[in-house]
Amino acid sequence: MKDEIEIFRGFIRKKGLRNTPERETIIKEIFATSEHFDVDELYLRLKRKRKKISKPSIYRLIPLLLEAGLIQEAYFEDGHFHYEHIYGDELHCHLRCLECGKTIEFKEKSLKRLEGSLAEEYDFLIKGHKLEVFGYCSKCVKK
Amino acid sequence: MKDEIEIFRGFIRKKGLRNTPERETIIKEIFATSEHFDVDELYLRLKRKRKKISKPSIYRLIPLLLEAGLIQEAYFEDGHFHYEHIYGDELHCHLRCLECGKTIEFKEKSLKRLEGSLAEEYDFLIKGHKLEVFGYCSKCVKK
DNA sequence: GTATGTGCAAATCATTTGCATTCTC
DNA sequence: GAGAATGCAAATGATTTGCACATAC
Repeated sequence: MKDEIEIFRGFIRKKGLRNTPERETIIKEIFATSEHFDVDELYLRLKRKRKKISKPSIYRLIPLLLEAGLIQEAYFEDGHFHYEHIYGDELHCHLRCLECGKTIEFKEKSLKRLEGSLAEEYDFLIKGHKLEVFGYCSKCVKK
Repeated sequence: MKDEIEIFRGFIRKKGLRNTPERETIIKEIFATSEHFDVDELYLRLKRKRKKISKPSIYRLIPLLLEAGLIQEAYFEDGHFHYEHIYGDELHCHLRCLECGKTIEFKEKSLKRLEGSLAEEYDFLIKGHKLEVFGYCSKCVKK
């Protein structure tokens, strides 16, 4: 948990921006669980803990966390994004049920190789990837 | 172009819904180019051609086209989804520049195999996948 | 000290919905 | 003829913005 804060501090310094207790509070809360989160839910979690953080502050922080590589968009559902934090290099891929929303995370190491060949073929500096596989889980197929 | 309409008619019939000239007009316009599209842009394209189609009709059609497997969400940008149509089984993957938005499509056949192994491992009926790789194109790296 | 960040309330914008009317099957 | 689909206008809900105040560097 220390790590993410340190990474963020370094990121902020490099960008010439300023860190604030609000931002650190939000980041700590994001990394307090390993769950996915969305803005509203994160806001409520903070509220429950009597932290006085406004939603705009969360919305303003998210692009920074994305850019710093600390979180990524996991999927879009119910009209808004759901995010997840990234542990080092380990990007998750998601398998989701279109019916019940059940989500399974898996790793796919072959995508690293794919990134390498895309970088070369198209002359891109690759920063990451997002793979979503969707279908119906066994329970929902039975219905 | 005939094909997509035929597929849609079959889909509608199977679901016990009704087809309408409005729906066919929208579908024809979607498939009139090979470009990505978003709702607003599609609406304007139709308007330019003096087709009297309302936005809600487009919004109401999209879930059906997704379910029928005729289009898929390509990426989310500027606050809304961008869609693309699918030719048969050929799902595209996207390589996008985070700076200028330049998008390159590519195919990755290994994902079919991955779908198979996920289906088995997690007992899912797989309907598709979406892979987005992002980074910076050479032009934007130079800046 | 200055420019950045915060919280609030108001604005924005994509999407959805209620409803009367029209149309498909 | 019954149930769906359409268009319109209004509602919704996530996100953004303007602004006055607070605060990090």
